[in-house]
Amino acid sequence: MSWGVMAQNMGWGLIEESWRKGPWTAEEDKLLIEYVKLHGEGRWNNVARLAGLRRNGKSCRLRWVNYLRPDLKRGQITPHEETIILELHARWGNRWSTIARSLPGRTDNEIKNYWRTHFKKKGNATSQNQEKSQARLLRRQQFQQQQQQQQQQQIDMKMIMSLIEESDKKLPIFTQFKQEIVYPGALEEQGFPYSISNGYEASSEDMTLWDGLWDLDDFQGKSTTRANNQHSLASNFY
DNA sequence: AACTTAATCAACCGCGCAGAA
DNA sequence: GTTCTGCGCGGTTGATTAAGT
Repeated sequence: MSWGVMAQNMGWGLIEESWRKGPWTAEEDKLLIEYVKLHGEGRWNNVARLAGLRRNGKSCRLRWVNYLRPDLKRGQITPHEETIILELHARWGNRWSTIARSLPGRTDNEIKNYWRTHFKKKGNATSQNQEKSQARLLRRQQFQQQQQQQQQQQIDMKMIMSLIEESDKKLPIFTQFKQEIVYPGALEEQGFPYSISNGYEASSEDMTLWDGLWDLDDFQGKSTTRANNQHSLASNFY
């Protein structure tokens, strides 16, 4: 491979030694700033020779444009800037340098990175959120079903216990209850509140509570919250 | 506390364009 | 018209940090 070809492969400018790569040091930054102060922006291939940097022109320009320029605005993208980015991207697509011109102090690289990490993800997030909410609904239904079963069992057990207690005094009812186990409907005929054992239906208040709760976490290993609320729900019922 | 995963951002790379020789 | 050089742009990579398990 010739030196010319090699130089092309390595970036701009002729190669003197091997170009340095990777993160810039404070010393290199200082040299580059000094160079720009003296010679202005441009002629980046001269930087290595004139500033004593072992960086190619391309790398120097990038460092200056994206990091060292004094007019750069530091800090997070503001909501206003975010709106502009969204609008301009909708209009121009991935023309980051064009978008950057409308945002003083922001670089194309910065905007590009911001968009990729925020908006590109948000595009997918719509379907992801749908999947999440579906899964959440399913989990809630399953949980409520389980709750209903448990509570029904508890109610039935209470009923059985009270009936057994009653049976000592009112033997005929207990006998009839025993019949109910074999012949459903017998108790209902006696005006017994059978419907209560058909299952617990959560009140709208409970539903609100659960909605909030299920939005709070995604039911991922937060058993403490679940256990506490399970307890409070049970308390509400009794 | 250790490990894994996700998010962020600086820097690199390849390509293409414009102007000069 | 062709080649070379300087430069800018957009895509991608890799290191670091934060958050979660």
